[in-house]
Amino acid sequence: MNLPAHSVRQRRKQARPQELLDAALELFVEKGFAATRIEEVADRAGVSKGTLYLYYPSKEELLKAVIREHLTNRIQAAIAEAGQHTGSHADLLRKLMANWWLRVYNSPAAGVFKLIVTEVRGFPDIADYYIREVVRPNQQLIGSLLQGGIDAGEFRPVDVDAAVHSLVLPMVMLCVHKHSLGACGPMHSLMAPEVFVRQHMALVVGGLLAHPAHAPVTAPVSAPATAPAIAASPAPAAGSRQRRQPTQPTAARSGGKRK
Amino acid sequence: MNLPAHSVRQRRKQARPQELLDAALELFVEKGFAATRIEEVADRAGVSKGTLYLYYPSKEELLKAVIREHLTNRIQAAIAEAGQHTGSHADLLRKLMANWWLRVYNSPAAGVFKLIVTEVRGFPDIADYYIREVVRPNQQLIGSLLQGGIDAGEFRPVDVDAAVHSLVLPMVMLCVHKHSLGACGPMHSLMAPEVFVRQHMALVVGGLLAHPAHAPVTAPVSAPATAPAIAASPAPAAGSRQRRQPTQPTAARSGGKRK
DNA sequence: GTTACATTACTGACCAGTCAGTCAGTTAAT
DNA sequence: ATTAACTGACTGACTGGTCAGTAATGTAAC
Repeated sequence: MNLPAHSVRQRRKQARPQELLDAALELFVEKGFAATRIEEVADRAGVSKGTLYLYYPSKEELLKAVIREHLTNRIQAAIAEAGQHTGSHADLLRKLMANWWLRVYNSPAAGVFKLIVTEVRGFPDIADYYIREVVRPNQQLIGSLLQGGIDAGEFRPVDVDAAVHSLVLPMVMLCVHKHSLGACGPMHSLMAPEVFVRQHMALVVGGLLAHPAHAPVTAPVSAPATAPAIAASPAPAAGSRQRRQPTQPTAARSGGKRK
Repeated sequence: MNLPAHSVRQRRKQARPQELLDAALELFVEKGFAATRIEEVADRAGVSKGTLYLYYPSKEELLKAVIREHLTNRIQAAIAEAGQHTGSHADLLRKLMANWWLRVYNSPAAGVFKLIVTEVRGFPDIADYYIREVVRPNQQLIGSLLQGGIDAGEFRPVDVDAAVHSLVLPMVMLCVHKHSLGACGPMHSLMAPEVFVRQHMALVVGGLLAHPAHAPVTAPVSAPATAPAIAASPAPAAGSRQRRQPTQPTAARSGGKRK
Protein backbone atom coordinates (compact mmCIF):
# COMPACT_ATOMS: atom_id res chain seq x y z
CA MET A 1 0.00 0.00 0.00
CA ASN A 2 2.87 2.39 0.74
CA LEU A 3 5.49 0.81 -1.44
CA PRO A 4 6.45 3.48 -3.99
CA ALA A 5 6.96 0.79 -6.57
CA HIS A 6 5.06 2.70 -9.19
CA SER A 7 4.18 6.27 -9.88
CA VAL A 8 1.74 8.39 -7.93
CA ARG A 9 -0.69 8.08 -10.81
CA GLN A 10 -0.53 4.34 -10.67
CA ARG A 11 -1.14 4.31 -6.95
CA ARG A 12 -4.06 6.67 -7.34
CA LYS A 13 -5.54 4.66 -10.12
CA GLN A 14 -5.59 1.67 -7.85
CA ALA A 15 -7.11 3.61 -4.97
CA ARG A 16 -9.65 5.53 -7.03
CA PRO A 17 -12.46 2.99 -7.18
CA GLN A 18 -12.55 2.66 -3.41
CA GLU A 19 -12.33 6.42 -2.91
CA LEU A 20 -15.20 6.95 -5.28
CA LEU A 21 -17.23 4.26 -3.57
CA ASP A 22 -16.64 5.81 -0.16
CA ALA A 23 -17.60 9.25 -1.35
CA ALA A 24 -20.67 7.90 -3.08
CA LEU A 25 -21.84 5.99 -0.01
CA GLU A 26 -21.55 9.06 2.17
CA LEU A 27 -23.48 11.23 -0.23
CA PHE A 28 -26.13 8.69 -1.15
CA VAL A 29 -26.85 8.08 2.52
CA GLU A 30 -26.80 11.77 3.28
CA LYS A 31 -28.89 13.14 0.43
CA GLY A 32 -30.43 10.15 -1.25
CA PHE A 33 -29.49 8.68 -4.60
CA ALA A 34 -31.65 10.82 -6.85
CA ALA A 35 -30.75 14.06 -5.11
CA THR A 36 -27.00 13.47 -5.30
CA ARG A 37 -25.27 14.92 -8.33
CA ILE A 38 -22.63 12.74 -9.85
CA GLU A 39 -20.30 15.71 -9.82
CA GLU A 40 -20.59 15.97 -6.04
CA VAL A 41 -19.40 12.41 -5.73
CA ALA A 42 -16.46 13.16 -7.98
CA ASP A 43 -15.65 16.34 -6.07
CA ARG A 44 -15.67 14.60 -2.70
CA ALA A 45 -13.38 11.93 -4.08
CA GLY A 46 -11.10 14.66 -5.41
CA VAL A 47 -11.51 13.95 -9.09
CA SER A 48 -13.54 15.37 -11.94
CA LYS A 49 -16.78 14.08 -13.29
CA GLY A 50 -15.16 12.55 -16.32
CA THR A 51 -12.81 10.50 -14.18
CA LEU A 52 -15.71 8.91 -12.36
CA TYR A 53 -17.07 7.70 -15.66
CA LEU A 54 -13.73 6.06 -16.35
CA TYR A 55 -14.40 3.71 -13.44
CA TYR A 56 -18.17 3.35 -13.36
CA PRO A 57 -20.28 3.39 -16.51
CA SER A 58 -23.33 5.07 -15.00
CA LYS A 59 -24.77 6.52 -11.84
CA GLU A 60 -26.88 3.43 -11.36
CA GLU A 61 -23.91 1.10 -11.63
CA LEU A 62 -22.12 3.23 -9.10
CA LEU A 63 -24.96 2.72 -6.64
CA LYS A 64 -24.92 -1.01 -7.17
CA ALA A 65 -21.18 -1.11 -6.72
CA VAL A 66 -21.46 0.82 -3.46
CA ILE A 67 -23.97 -1.58 -2.03
CA ARG A 68 -22.29 -4.73 -3.21
CA GLU A 69 -18.92 -3.59 -1.98
CA HIS A 70 -19.95 -3.13 1.62
CA LEU A 71 -22.30 -6.07 1.71
CA THR A 72 -20.00 -8.69 0.31
CA ASN A 73 -17.36 -7.64 2.81
CA ARG A 74 -19.85 -8.12 5.64
CA ILE A 75 -20.89 -11.54 4.39
CA GLN A 76 -17.35 -12.79 4.25
CA ALA A 77 -16.81 -11.67 7.82
CA ALA A 78 -20.04 -13.22 9.06
CA ILE A 79 -19.30 -16.56 7.44
CA ALA A 80 -15.78 -16.53 8.80
CA GLU A 81 -17.04 -15.72 12.29
CA ALA A 82 -19.65 -18.44 12.17
CA GLY A 83 -16.96 -21.09 12.03
CA GLN A 84 -15.77 -21.48 15.59
CA HIS A 85 -18.47 -22.57 17.99
CA THR A 86 -17.56 -22.41 21.65
CA GLY A 87 -19.65 -22.35 24.80
CA SER A 88 -23.41 -22.52 25.08
CA HIS A 89 -25.80 -21.58 22.32
CA ALA A 90 -26.90 -18.54 24.27
CA ASP A 91 -23.36 -17.31 24.75
CA LEU A 92 -22.55 -17.83 21.11
CA LEU A 93 -25.67 -15.98 20.13
CA ARG A 94 -24.85 -13.07 22.40
CA LYS A 95 -21.31 -12.94 21.15
CA LEU A 96 -22.34 -13.07 17.51
CA MET A 97 -24.86 -10.29 17.92
CA ALA A 98 -22.51 -8.13 19.96
CA ASN A 99 -19.78 -8.51 17.39
CA TRP A 100 -22.15 -7.76 14.58
CA TRP A 101 -23.24 -4.64 16.31
CA LEU A 102 -19.75 -3.39 17.09
CA ARG A 103 -18.48 -4.02 13.59
CA VAL A 104 -21.47 -2.73 11.69
CA TYR A 105 -23.01 0.07 13.69
CA ASN A 106 -19.82 2.10 13.97
CA SER A 107 -18.75 1.64 10.39
CA PRO A 108 -19.87 2.95 7.03
CA ALA A 109 -21.69 -0.34 6.56
CA ALA A 110 -24.48 0.94 8.79
CA GLY A 111 -25.30 3.49 6.15
CA VAL A 112 -25.84 0.76 3.60
CA PHE A 113 -28.96 -0.36 5.41
CA LYS A 114 -30.48 3.06 5.13
CA LEU A 115 -29.44 3.14 1.51
CA ILE A 116 -31.16 -0.15 0.83
CA VAL A 117 -34.35 0.86 2.58
CA THR A 118 -34.35 4.08 0.63
CA GLU A 119 -33.44 2.96 -2.85
CA VAL A 120 -34.29 -0.68 -3.22
CA ARG A 121 -37.69 -0.08 -4.79
CA GLY A 122 -36.10 1.63 -7.73
CA PHE A 123 -33.61 -1.17 -8.35
CA PRO A 124 -35.17 -4.60 -8.15
CA ASP A 125 -31.97 -6.47 -8.83
CA ILE A 126 -30.47 -4.90 -5.74
CA ALA A 127 -33.35 -6.37 -3.80
CA ASP A 128 -32.60 -9.80 -5.21
CA TYR A 129 -28.94 -9.46 -4.47
CA TYR A 130 -29.54 -8.26 -0.93
CA ILE A 131 -32.02 -11.01 -0.11
CA ARG A 132 -29.88 -13.72 -1.63
CA GLU A 133 -26.53 -12.63 -0.27
CA VAL A 134 -27.36 -10.99 3.04
CA VAL A 135 -30.80 -11.71 4.39
CA ARG A 136 -30.88 -15.39 3.59
CA PRO A 137 -27.41 -16.29 4.86
CA ASN A 138 -27.99 -14.34 8.03
CA GLN A 139 -31.36 -15.88 8.64
CA GLN A 140 -29.82 -19.25 8.01
CA LEU A 141 -26.91 -18.63 10.33
CA ILE A 142 -28.85 -17.33 13.31
CA GLY A 143 -31.80 -19.57 12.59
CA SER A 144 -29.76 -22.75 12.73
CA LEU A 145 -28.08 -21.51 15.87
CA LEU A 146 -31.47 -21.04 17.52
CA GLN A 147 -32.72 -24.35 16.22
CA GLY A 148 -29.64 -25.99 17.66
CA GLY A 149 -30.37 -24.41 21.01
CA ILE A 150 -33.95 -25.59 20.88
CA ASP A 151 -32.95 -29.12 19.98
CA ALA A 152 -30.46 -29.12 22.83
CA GLY A 153 -33.20 -28.09 25.23
CA GLU A 154 -31.45 -24.82 25.95
CA PHE A 155 -34.11 -22.63 24.29
CA ARG A 156 -37.87 -22.84 24.33
CA PRO A 157 -39.50 -24.16 21.14
CA VAL A 158 -40.30 -20.80 19.60
CA ASP A 159 -40.95 -19.92 15.98
CA VAL A 160 -37.38 -19.71 14.77
CA ASP A 161 -37.85 -17.21 11.96
CA ALA A 162 -39.79 -14.84 14.14
CA ALA A 163 -37.18 -15.06 16.86
CA VAL A 164 -34.44 -14.22 14.38
CA HIS A 165 -36.36 -11.12 13.46
CA SER A 166 -36.81 -10.22 17.10
CA LEU A 167 -33.07 -10.32 17.46
CA VAL A 168 -32.03 -8.70 14.22
CA LEU A 169 -34.69 -6.15 13.31
CA PRO A 170 -33.97 -3.76 16.16
CA MET A 171 -30.29 -3.73 15.31
CA VAL A 172 -30.99 -2.98 11.69
CA MET A 173 -33.47 -0.33 12.71
CA LEU A 174 -30.80 1.25 14.86
CA CYS A 175 -28.50 1.44 11.85
CA VAL A 176 -31.23 2.96 9.75
CA HIS A 177 -32.13 5.42 12.45
CA LYS A 178 -28.54 6.49 12.91
CA HIS A 179 -28.46 7.77 9.37
CA SER A 180 -31.93 9.29 9.20
CA LEU A 181 -33.39 10.93 12.28
CA GLY A 182 -30.25 10.33 14.30
CA ALA A 183 -28.27 12.44 11.86
CA CYS A 184 -30.58 15.43 12.23
CA GLY A 185 -28.92 16.70 15.35
CA PRO A 186 -27.83 15.20 18.66
CA MET A 187 -31.22 15.80 20.24
CA HIS A 188 -32.82 13.32 17.89
CA SER A 189 -30.73 10.32 18.71
CA LEU A 190 -32.29 7.47 20.52
CA MET A 191 -30.81 6.82 23.90
CA ALA A 192 -27.26 5.49 24.01
CA PRO A 193 -27.51 2.53 21.65
CA GLU A 194 -25.23 0.41 23.82
CA VAL A 195 -27.74 0.52 26.63
CA PHE A 196 -30.54 -0.45 24.34
CA VAL A 197 -28.68 -3.26 22.65
CA ARG A 198 -27.55 -4.75 25.92
CA GLN A 199 -30.98 -4.73 27.49
CA HIS A 200 -32.72 -5.85 24.34
CA MET A 201 -30.41 -8.80 23.93
CA ALA A 202 -30.85 -9.70 27.59
CA LEU A 203 -34.60 -9.44 27.25
CA VAL A 204 -34.88 -11.58 24.14
CA VAL A 205 -32.20 -14.12 24.92
CA GLY A 206 -33.51 -14.32 28.45
CA GLY A 207 -36.96 -14.89 27.06
CA LEU A 208 -35.66 -17.63 24.84
CA LEU A 209 -33.96 -19.60 27.58
CA ALA A 210 -35.83 -22.64 28.76
CA HIS A 211 -34.32 -22.39 32.25
CA PRO A 212 -33.59 -18.73 33.08
CA ALA A 213 -30.89 -19.88 35.49
CA HIS A 214 -29.23 -17.00 37.37
CA ALA A 215 -30.21 -13.33 37.46
CA PRO A 216 -33.14 -13.81 35.15
CA VAL A 217 -33.34 -11.12 32.54
CA THR A 218 -32.20 -7.65 33.28
CA ALA A 219 -31.07 -5.18 35.88
CA PRO A 220 -31.73 -1.46 36.20
CA VAL A 221 -28.90 -0.32 33.98
CA SER A 222 -26.23 -0.06 36.65
CA ALA A 223 -25.68 -3.74 37.42
CA PRO A 224 -23.93 -5.54 34.55
CA ALA A 225 -26.46 -8.35 34.59
CA THR A 226 -25.97 -10.77 31.72
CA ALA A 227 -23.79 -8.42 29.77
CA PRO A 228 -20.12 -9.42 30.08
CA ALA A 229 -20.30 -11.00 26.66
CA ILE A 230 -20.78 -7.66 24.95
CA ALA A 231 -17.73 -5.74 23.91
CA ALA A 232 -15.55 -8.82 24.07
CA SER A 233 -13.68 -8.93 20.76
CA PRO A 234 -11.11 -6.93 18.82
CA ALA A 235 -13.41 -3.96 18.44
CA PRO A 236 -11.92 -1.40 16.09
CA ALA A 237 -14.16 1.48 17.15
CA ALA A 238 -15.48 2.59 20.53
CA GLY A 239 -13.60 -0.28 21.99
CA SER A 240 -11.98 1.29 25.04
CA ARG A 241 -14.36 0.67 27.89
CA GLN A 242 -15.12 -2.92 28.65
CA ARG A 243 -17.79 -3.02 31.33
CA ARG A 244 -19.38 -0.62 33.71
CA GLN A 245 -20.71 1.76 31.09
CA PRO A 246 -22.48 4.36 33.23
CA THR A 247 -25.09 4.96 30.55
CA GLN A 248 -22.56 7.07 28.69
CA PRO A 249 -22.80 10.75 29.65
CA THR A 250 -24.65 11.43 26.40
CA ALA A 251 -28.39 11.78 26.29
CA ALA A 252 -28.71 10.18 29.69
CA ARG A 253 -32.40 9.85 30.27
CA SER A 254 -32.22 8.61 33.84
CA GLY A 255 -35.58 8.83 35.59
CA GLY A 256 -38.49 7.88 33.42
CA LYS A 257 -41.52 10.07 34.00
CA ARG A 258 -44.39 8.73 36.01
CA LYS A 259 -47.88 9.07 34.73
CA MET B 1 -70.46 12.37 -1.01
CA ASN B 2 -73.48 11.85 -3.23
CA LEU B 3 -75.60 14.71 -2.05
CA PRO B 4 -75.83 17.04 -5.04
CA ALA B 5 -76.19 19.98 -2.70
CA HIS B 6 -73.62 21.99 -4.56
CA SER B 7 -71.96 21.73 -7.87
CA VAL B 8 -69.54 19.05 -8.86
CA ARG B 9 -66.80 21.60 -8.97
CA GLN B 10 -67.41 22.69 -5.41
CA ARG B 11 -67.38 19.13 -4.21
CA ARG B 12 -64.18 18.39 -6.06
CA LYS B 13 -62.51 21.48 -4.78
CA GLN B 14 -63.12 20.30 -1.26
CA ALA B 15 -61.82 16.81 -2.00
CA ARG B 16 -58.80 17.90 -4.01
CA PRO B 17 -56.31 18.54 -1.22
CA GLN B 18 -56.84 15.08 0.24
CA GLU B 19 -56.69 13.44 -3.18
CA LEU B 20 -53.43 15.19 -3.93
CA LEU B 21 -52.02 14.20 -0.55
CA ASP B 22 -52.94 10.56 -1.11
CA ALA B 23 -51.40 10.52 -4.55
CA ALA B 24 -48.28 12.23 -3.26
CA LEU B 25 -47.85 9.79 -0.38
CA GLU B 26 -48.08 6.81 -2.69
CA LEU B 27 -45.58 8.20 -5.12
CA PHE B 28 -43.14 9.57 -2.56
CA VAL B 29 -43.07 6.22 -0.79
CA GLU B 30 -42.80 4.37 -4.06
CA LYS B 31 -40.13 6.39 -5.85
CA GLY B 32 -38.73 8.77 -3.27
CA PHE B 33 -39.30 12.47 -3.02
CA ALA B 34 -36.58 13.68 -5.35
CA ALA B 35 -37.36 11.11 -8.02
CA THR B 36 -41.07 11.88 -8.12
CA ARG B 37 -42.12 14.50 -10.65
CA ILE B 38 -44.73 16.93 -9.50
CA GLU B 39 -46.66 16.22 -12.67
CA GLU B 40 -46.91 12.54 -11.78
CA VAL B 41 -48.57 13.47 -8.52
CA ALA B 42 -51.02 15.68 -10.37
CA ASP B 43 -51.69 12.96 -12.94
CA ARG B 44 -52.40 10.35 -10.31
CA ALA B 45 -54.78 12.71 -8.56
CA GLY B 46 -56.48 13.38 -11.89
CA VAL B 47 -55.60 17.05 -12.24
CA SER B 48 -53.02 19.06 -14.06
CA LYS B 49 -49.79 20.38 -12.73
CA GLY B 50 -51.08 23.91 -12.45
CA THR B 51 -53.95 22.79 -10.25
CA LEU B 52 -51.60 21.22 -7.78
CA TYR B 53 -49.89 24.55 -7.34
CA LEU B 54 -53.23 26.13 -6.50
CA TYR B 55 -53.34 23.98 -3.38
CA TYR B 56 -49.69 23.62 -2.40
CA PRO B 57 -47.15 26.36 -3.00
CA SER B 58 -44.17 24.08 -3.69
CA LYS B 59 -43.07 20.49 -3.91
CA GLU B 60 -41.43 20.77 -0.52
CA GLU B 61 -44.57 22.07 1.14
CA LEU B 62 -46.48 19.21 -0.42
CA LEU B 63 -44.13 16.74 1.23
CA LYS B 64 -44.52 18.41 4.58
CA ALA B 65 -48.29 18.44 4.21
CA VAL B 66 -48.28 14.72 3.40
CA ILE B 67 -46.33 13.84 6.50
CA ARG B 68 -48.16 16.14 8.86
CA GLU B 69 -51.52 15.01 7.60
CA HIS B 70 -51.02 11.35 8.43
CA LEU B 71 -49.08 11.95 11.58
CA THR B 72 -51.47 14.35 13.24
CA ASN B 73 -54.28 11.90 12.57
CA ARG B 74 -52.32 9.17 14.29
CA ILE B 75 -51.52 11.34 17.28
CA GLN B 76 -55.15 12.20 17.87
CA ALA B 77 -56.01 8.50 17.80
CA ALA B 78 -53.19 7.54 20.16
CA ILE B 79 -54.10 10.19 22.69
CA ALA B 80 -57.74 9.21 22.52
CA GLU B 81 -56.87 5.54 22.99
CA ALA B 82 -54.62 6.28 25.92
CA GLY B 83 -57.57 7.43 27.99
CA GLN B 84 -59.25 4.29 29.19
CA HIS B 85 -57.09 2.06 31.34
CA THR B 86 -58.54 -1.34 32.16
CA GLY B 87 -56.98 -4.55 33.36
CA SER B 88 -53.35 -5.14 34.21
CA HIS B 89 -50.47 -3.08 32.89
CA ALA B 90 -49.36 -6.00 30.77
CA ASP B 91 -52.79 -6.44 29.21
CA LEU B 92 -53.08 -2.76 28.49
CA LEU B 93 -49.64 -2.75 26.93
CA ARG B 94 -50.46 -5.71 24.72
CA LYS B 95 -53.76 -4.19 23.68
CA LEU B 96 -52.20 -0.83 22.92
CA MET B 97 -49.48 -2.35 20.78
CA ALA B 98 -51.84 -4.70 19.00
CA ASN B 99 -54.18 -1.85 18.15
CA TRP B 100 -51.35 0.32 17.00
CA TRP B 101 -50.17 -2.42 14.74
CA LEU B 102 -53.57 -3.15 13.25
CA ARG B 103 -54.36 0.48 12.61
CA VAL B 104 -51.00 1.54 11.30
CA TYR B 105 -49.48 -1.39 9.46
CA ASN B 106 -52.44 -1.92 7.17
CA SER B 107 -52.98 1.74 6.37
CA PRO B 108 -51.19 4.35 4.31
CA ALA B 109 -49.71 5.61 7.57
CA ALA B 110 -47.19 2.79 7.43
CA GLY B 111 -45.68 4.40 4.37
CA VAL B 112 -45.07 7.59 6.27
CA PHE B 113 -42.42 5.88 8.35
CA LYS B 114 -40.49 4.92 5.28
CA LEU B 115 -40.95 8.43 3.98
CA ILE B 116 -39.54 9.89 7.16
CA VAL B 117 -36.57 7.57 7.22
CA THR B 118 -35.89 8.41 3.61
CA GLU B 119 -36.38 12.14 3.50
CA VAL B 120 -35.91 13.53 6.96
CA ARG B 121 -32.28 14.46 6.47
CA GLY B 122 -33.20 16.89 3.75
CA PHE B 123 -35.89 18.59 5.82
CA PRO B 124 -34.75 19.30 9.36
CA ASP B 125 -38.01 20.91 10.42
CA ILE B 126 -39.78 17.64 9.63
CA ALA B 127 -37.39 15.95 12.02
CA ASP B 128 -38.29 18.43 14.75
CA TYR B 129 -41.96 18.04 14.07
CA TYR B 130 -41.79 14.26 14.07
CA ILE B 131 -39.79 14.05 17.28
CA ARG B 132 -41.96 16.57 19.06
CA GLU B 133 -45.35 15.33 17.91
CA VAL B 134 -44.85 11.61 17.45
CA VAL B 135 -41.75 10.17 19.08
CA ARG B 136 -41.95 12.07 22.34
CA PRO B 137 -45.67 11.53 23.03
CA ASN B 138 -45.35 7.87 22.20
CA GLN B 139 -42.30 7.40 24.35
CA GLN B 140 -44.07 9.23 27.13
CA LEU B 141 -47.21 7.16 26.78
CA ILE B 142 -45.62 3.74 26.73
CA GLY B 143 -42.87 4.81 29.07
CA SER B 144 -45.25 5.87 31.80
CA LEU B 145 -47.23 2.71 31.29
CA LEU B 146 -44.09 0.66 31.83
CA GLN B 147 -43.05 2.76 34.79
CA GLY B 148 -46.49 2.27 36.28
CA GLY B 149 -46.13 -1.47 35.89
CA ILE B 150 -42.71 -1.36 37.51
CA ASP B 151 -43.96 0.72 40.43
CA ALA B 152 -46.82 -1.72 40.88
CA GLY B 153 -44.38 -4.59 41.02
CA GLU B 154 -45.83 -6.09 37.87
CA PHE B 155 -42.73 -5.53 35.74
CA ARG B 156 -39.07 -5.92 36.53
CA PRO B 157 -37.14 -2.69 37.10
CA VAL B 158 -35.75 -2.35 33.58
CA ASP B 159 -34.46 0.71 31.78
CA VAL B 160 -37.76 2.19 30.67
CA ASP B 161 -36.61 3.99 27.55
CA ALA B 162 -34.75 0.98 26.27
CA ALA B 163 -37.75 -1.24 26.89
CA VAL B 164 -39.96 1.15 24.94
CA HIS B 165 -37.59 0.82 22.04
CA SER B 166 -37.59 -2.94 22.32
CA LEU B 167 -41.34 -2.83 21.94
CA VAL B 168 -41.69 -0.16 19.29
CA LEU B 169 -38.65 -0.39 17.04
CA PRO B 170 -39.51 -3.76 15.50
CA MET B 171 -43.01 -2.54 14.66
CA VAL B 172 -41.67 0.54 13.00
CA MET B 173 -39.10 -1.52 11.17
CA LEU B 174 -41.88 -3.75 9.89
CA CYS B 175 -43.65 -0.71 8.48
CA VAL B 176 -40.48 0.51 6.86
CA HIS B 177 -39.74 -2.91 5.46
CA LYS B 178 -43.22 -3.28 4.03
CA HIS B 179 -42.60 -0.32 1.78
CA SER B 180 -39.01 -1.02 0.86
CA LEU B 181 -37.86 -4.60 0.42
CA GLY B 182 -41.32 -5.96 1.09
CA ALA B 183 -42.66 -4.09 -1.93
CA CYS B 184 -40.12 -5.63 -4.29
CA GLY B 185 -42.10 -8.79 -4.84
CA PRO B 186 -43.81 -11.32 -2.59
CA MET B 187 -40.68 -13.38 -2.19
CA HIS B 188 -39.02 -10.56 -0.30
CA SER B 189 -41.52 -10.16 2.47
CA LEU B 190 -40.59 -11.19 5.93
CA MET B 191 -42.64 -14.00 7.31
CA ALA B 192 -46.28 -13.29 8.06
CA PRO B 193 -46.01 -10.16 10.18
CA GLU B 194 -48.83 -11.28 12.48
CA VAL B 195 -46.79 -14.25 13.59
CA PHE B 196 -43.80 -12.10 14.26
CA VAL B 197 -45.67 -9.41 16.13
CA ARG B 198 -47.44 -11.88 18.36
CA GLN B 199 -44.32 -13.77 19.30
CA HIS B 200 -42.25 -10.65 19.70
CA MET B 201 -44.78 -9.09 22.02
CA ALA B 202 -45.03 -12.30 24.00
CA LEU B 203 -41.26 -12.49 24.24
CA VAL B 204 -40.72 -8.92 25.37
CA VAL B 205 -43.76 -8.56 27.61
CA GLY B 206 -43.04 -11.97 29.03
CA GLY B 207 -39.48 -10.87 29.68
CA LEU B 208 -40.74 -7.77 31.42
CA LEU B 209 -43.04 -9.55 33.82
CA ALA B 210 -41.73 -9.92 37.35
CA HIS B 211 -43.70 -13.11 37.92
CA PRO B 212 -44.16 -14.95 34.60
CA ALA B 213 -47.33 -16.56 35.98
CA HIS B 214 -48.85 -19.07 33.57
CA ALA B 215 -47.46 -20.36 30.29
CA PRO B 216 -44.30 -18.32 30.55
CA VAL B 217 -43.32 -16.76 27.29
CA THR B 218 -44.15 -18.45 24.04
CA ALA B 219 -45.39 -21.57 22.44
CA PRO B 220 -44.36 -23.34 19.25
CA VAL B 221 -46.54 -21.24 16.98
CA SER B 222 -49.59 -23.45 17.15
CA ALA B 223 -50.69 -22.84 20.74
CA PRO B 224 -52.08 -19.33 21.17
CA ALA B 225 -50.00 -18.73 24.27
CA THR B 226 -50.31 -15.19 25.61
CA ALA B 227 -51.81 -13.87 22.43
CA PRO B 228 -55.58 -13.50 22.78
CA ALA B 229 -55.19 -9.73 23.07
CA ILE B 230 -54.00 -9.42 19.51
CA ALA B 231 -56.59 -9.01 16.78
CA ALA B 232 -59.14 -7.79 19.32
CA SER B 233 -60.49 -4.65 17.69
CA PRO B 234 -62.24 -3.61 14.50
CA ALA B 235 -59.58 -5.02 12.23
CA PRO B 236 -60.15 -3.85 8.68
CA ALA B 237 -57.66 -6.12 6.97
CA ALA B 238 -56.15 -9.57 7.41
CA GLY B 239 -58.50 -10.15 10.27
CA SER B 240 -59.96 -13.49 9.32
CA ARG B 241 -57.85 -16.18 10.88
CA GLN B 242 -57.40 -15.97 14.63
CA ARG B 243 -55.25 -18.88 15.72
CA ARG B 244 -53.57 -21.82 14.12
CA GLN B 245 -51.39 -20.05 11.61
CA PRO B 246 -49.22 -22.83 10.19
CA THR B 247 -46.45 -20.29 9.66
CA GLN B 248 -48.31 -19.17 6.53
CA PRO B 249 -47.51 -21.14 3.39
CA THR B 250 -45.30 -18.27 2.24
CA ALA B 251 -41.55 -18.48 2.60
CA ALA B 252 -42.05 -21.28 5.10
CA ARG B 253 -38.67 -21.79 6.56
CA SER B 254 -39.63 -24.93 8.43
CA GLY B 255 -36.81 -26.84 10.04
CA GLY B 256 -33.61 -24.91 10.62
CA LYS B 257 -30.63 -26.76 9.25
CA ARG B 258 -28.33 -28.16 11.84
CA LYS B 259 -24.70 -27.29 11.93
C1' DG C 1 -85.95 30.49 -20.84
C1' DT C 2 -82.46 32.58 -22.92
C1' DT C 3 -78.86 35.84 -23.29
C1' DA C 4 -74.93 38.32 -21.42
C1' DC C 5 -71.72 38.91 -17.99
C1' DA C 6 -68.85 37.47 -13.81
C1' DT C 7 -66.48 34.13 -11.23
C1' DT C 8 -63.35 30.49 -10.52
C1' DA C 9 -61.56 25.74 -10.87
C1' DC C 10 -58.61 24.18 -13.89
C1' DT C 11 -55.25 23.65 -17.94
C1' DG C 12 -50.89 23.01 -20.40
C1' DA C 13 -47.38 25.46 -23.10
C1' DC C 14 -43.46 27.68 -21.70
C1' DC C 15 -39.06 29.12 -19.30
C1' DA C 16 -35.10 29.00 -16.61
C1' DG C 17 -32.34 26.02 -14.26
C1' DT C 18 -30.29 21.44 -13.50
C1' DC C 19 -28.00 17.14 -14.38
C1' DA C 20 -26.25 12.64 -16.46
C1' DG C 21 -23.24 11.54 -19.67
C1' DT C 22 -19.60 12.74 -23.64
C1' DC C 23 -15.39 13.88 -25.74
C1' DA C 24 -11.69 16.75 -27.41
C1' DG C 25 -7.94 18.22 -25.14
C1' DT C 26 -4.23 18.63 -21.18
C1' DT C 27 -0.88 16.74 -18.07
C1' DA C 28 2.38 13.58 -16.32
C1' DA C 29 4.94 9.28 -16.52
C1' DT C 30 7.86 6.22 -19.41
C1' DA D 1 7.15 10.59 -28.47
C1' DT D 2 3.91 7.75 -26.86
C1' DT D 3 0.74 6.38 -23.76
C1' DA D 4 -2.32 6.49 -19.93
C1' DA D 5 -4.75 9.17 -16.40
C1' DC D 6 -7.38 12.84 -15.99
C1' DT D 7 -10.09 17.24 -17.00
C1' DG D 8 -14.07 20.30 -17.66
C1' DA D 9 -16.74 22.63 -21.18
C1' DC D 10 -20.54 21.10 -23.62
C1' DT D 11 -25.12 18.91 -24.88
C1' DG D 12 -29.49 16.96 -24.86
C1' DA D 13 -33.06 15.80 -21.95
C1' DC D 14 -35.79 16.78 -18.17
C1' DT D 15 -38.25 19.24 -14.30
C1' DG D 16 -40.05 22.75 -10.87
C1' DG D 17 -42.66 26.53 -11.16
C1' DT D 18 -45.43 30.31 -13.85
C1' DC D 19 -49.11 32.35 -16.12
C1' DA D 20 -52.08 33.51 -19.91
C1' DG D 21 -55.94 31.25 -21.29
C1' DT D 22 -60.26 27.89 -21.25
C1' DA D 23 -64.50 26.29 -19.90
C1' DA D 24 -67.72 25.12 -16.44
C1' DT D 25 -70.74 27.28 -13.21
C1' DG D 26 -73.44 30.90 -11.17
C1' DT D 27 -76.38 35.03 -11.72
C1' DA D 28 -78.76 38.99 -13.26
C1' DA D 29 -81.57 41.13 -16.71
C1' DC D 30 -85.03 40.74 -19.84
